[in-house]
Amino acid sequence: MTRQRQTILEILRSTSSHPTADWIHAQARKRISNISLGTVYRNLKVLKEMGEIVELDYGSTFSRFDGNPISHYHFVCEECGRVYDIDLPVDQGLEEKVRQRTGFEIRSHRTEFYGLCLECQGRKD
Amino acid sequence: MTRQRQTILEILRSTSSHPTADWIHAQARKRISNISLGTVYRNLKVLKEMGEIVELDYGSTFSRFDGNPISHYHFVCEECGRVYDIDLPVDQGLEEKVRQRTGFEIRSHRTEFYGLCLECQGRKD
DNA sequence: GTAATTGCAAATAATTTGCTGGGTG
DNA sequence: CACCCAGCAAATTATTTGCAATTAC
Repeated sequence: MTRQRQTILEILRSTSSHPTADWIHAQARKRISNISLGTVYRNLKVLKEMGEIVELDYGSTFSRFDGNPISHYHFVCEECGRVYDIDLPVDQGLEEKVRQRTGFEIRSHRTEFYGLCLECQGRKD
Repeated sequence: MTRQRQTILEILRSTSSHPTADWIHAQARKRISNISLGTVYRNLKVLKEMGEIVELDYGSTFSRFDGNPISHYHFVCEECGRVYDIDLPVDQGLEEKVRQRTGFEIRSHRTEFYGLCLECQGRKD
């Protein structure tokens, strides 16, 4: 656990904004001025494999990262691209239903909602 | 509606394998030998905007495309990368719950399951 | 006839990787 | 001291785009 890895994890733990690798890199530079983007990507991959963070790889051309590894729903605004957490209990029974129906071994599932967030509704595009 | 667009749509309608742009391009070449990959991408984008097809942009570094635009669940095998359709009714009530909870305008939602498909379980990796 | 669309090749954008030197336990 | 990991820059991969010629209606 290097200083770089620790810093990246702290940044992700302290925000609920589901940031991009670039944004994380910019924040990390405030603390370690010469940290490289490659290092950010490498550590995001390691932290993901450790189960400490989750990669959100949908809804745009780039990934966002979530410092909360506990399963929860997400909402993606189709206007501004922001990702919000949805505070509703996740239906865990679904996985068992899919297992019974398919015989597949289900390790996880996730649900994303798409639409317009409050701010973007206000802008009436 | 050009011959190229028609061909791409037919290819997608006639398979349930959720192919990649590359695979679609290879198939299309069998019918239109000089069709370009750029044309495939351009038409996939148009067909998606028309609501004829759906882009599955998660679970790997590249997109897959689904010729069935009716909302249904997907399963992504973490071993072989294949995407399967899941024959279970989609919970449409969820969108209303999220709308009530957040005030967001919900246009759609989707759910993906991750794990091991039957073939990959058999291989006991 | 006119606007949309094609093929081709070059450009882009995000992410990954090779290398070499430095830090960690 | 053995190995993992950092920084840097170049490479890779999927996708997008500019342009001149062609096709659709």
